[in-house]
Amino acid sequence: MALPPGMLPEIEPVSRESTAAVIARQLRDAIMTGALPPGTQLGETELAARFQVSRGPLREAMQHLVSEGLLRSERHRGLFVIDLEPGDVYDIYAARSAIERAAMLRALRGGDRNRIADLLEQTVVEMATAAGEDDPGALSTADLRFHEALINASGSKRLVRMARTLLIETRMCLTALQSTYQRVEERVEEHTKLIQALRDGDEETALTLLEAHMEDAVQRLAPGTSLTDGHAPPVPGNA
Amino acid sequence: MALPPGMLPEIEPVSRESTAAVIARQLRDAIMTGALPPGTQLGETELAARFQVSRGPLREAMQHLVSEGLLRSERHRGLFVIDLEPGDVYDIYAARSAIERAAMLRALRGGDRNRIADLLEQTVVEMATAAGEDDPGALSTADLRFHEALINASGSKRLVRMARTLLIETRMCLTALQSTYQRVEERVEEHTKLIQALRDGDEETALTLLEAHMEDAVQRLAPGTSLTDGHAPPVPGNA
DNA sequence: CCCTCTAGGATTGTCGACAATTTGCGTCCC
DNA sequence: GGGACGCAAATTGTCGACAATCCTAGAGGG
Repeated sequence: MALPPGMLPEIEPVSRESTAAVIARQLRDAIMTGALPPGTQLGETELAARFQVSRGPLREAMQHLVSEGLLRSERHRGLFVIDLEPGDVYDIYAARSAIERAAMLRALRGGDRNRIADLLEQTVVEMATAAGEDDPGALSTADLRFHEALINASGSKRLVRMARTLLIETRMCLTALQSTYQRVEERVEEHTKLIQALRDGDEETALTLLEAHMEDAVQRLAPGTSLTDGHAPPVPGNA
Repeated sequence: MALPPGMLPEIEPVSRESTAAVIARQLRDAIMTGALPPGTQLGETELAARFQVSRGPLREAMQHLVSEGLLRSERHRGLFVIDLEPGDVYDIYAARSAIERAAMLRALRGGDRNRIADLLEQTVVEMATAAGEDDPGALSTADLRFHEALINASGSKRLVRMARTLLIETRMCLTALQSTYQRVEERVEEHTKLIQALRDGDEETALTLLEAHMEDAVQRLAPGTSLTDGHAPPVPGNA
């Protein structure tokens, strides 16, 4: 109460994050960046030793990742990093298309278009920087941050929550198929045009560009399939 | 191998479901139907005693529900059933609109429209039956099953996964605000028209009807807000 | 009378050990 | 030599107890 505002800016409790959350985040990053390749088995005992914690918190972290869809659990067998098949690539981008379309619509109609556009432009700068340094990992990260920012800008708790896993899976795709990149200028250009359409409030163009952006990615990552036509993905495996 | 096919139709392992999953499902149902009203605190010790299990599996179930967004966890305080504010109603239906639009598109373009329409019609029959018996709970359940079936028909793992929580939250809304129901005939009619548009392959009509369906629900559950215009939800609380 | 500090109770967070189940390999029989 | 059986190792699933943390109620002082 007596503390003058402005001083001691950030003195959150020493451990504001639960142990399981910390572990989950670390594993998420490791999976996302490819440090833990798809199909890897994660032994509880081994990981518990590595993280210097008991199996309790570690189990919670694992279960969290399972429910997020990053790990697949086989009863009494173990936990494995999911491996993405071509059908999953299709599925991921179809779902992302749905989510980001909605987010874009809310950004377009929700006001503050310019503020949102500024935020997005920041991530494009990051992309350009990463491109200049020829750092594919940072480029992908910045790319994802663009889309994350777009979805955050929608202001929808649930869109944000649903997109989190999708973006991680997208990162896995990009990591796994780094070779199939398009020209970096083109990649930056697409996002820039998207921002411009948003700034102009041009719904038609923005949505079309977004759809094309997704379609392009699918074509690049899983050639032969398409989001727009109704052809079933090559590897069904769906429920 | 020597077993003649057709006999012993379903002899899956005695316990094919993990303990935590069973508990999670029971709690989910309880929350969905309103047996556990929003805001209720769930004590681990108490629940562990009720379910006759240790706190370990129970904790896992709880954490699962937390990550699904049905429970909110306050560190060192306890777990509480989320309470839905008007802003959440808006958010839920905005997200559902995005998901179901995508599902409808895939159902429209993915072929087998008639088979899908037949499946959906089945749930409408359930709705009519529940309406005839004047059972609001069963009516809501059938309503949700319609939308669940639509999303399942999309064949997208991720759309299904993302929709699960949304449908549960929808059920919570319907349970909490049973008084604001529209005429049951109208409610059945809306779904029937949706099926017809799907059967005809009329994308324009199907998507428009779906959007209107969502808009109607929002108007009924959270008067004064709208999905289509960009007005911020009355209670932000978003990240 | 109100504010502050302290002690108590209760709840979650964490840990180590035991039990159940599955998989792989070695052995035995055909 | 091939196949089935059984044992053993490793892994997950479960449990009870201890430690850390937080709210609440009460006493004490201003």
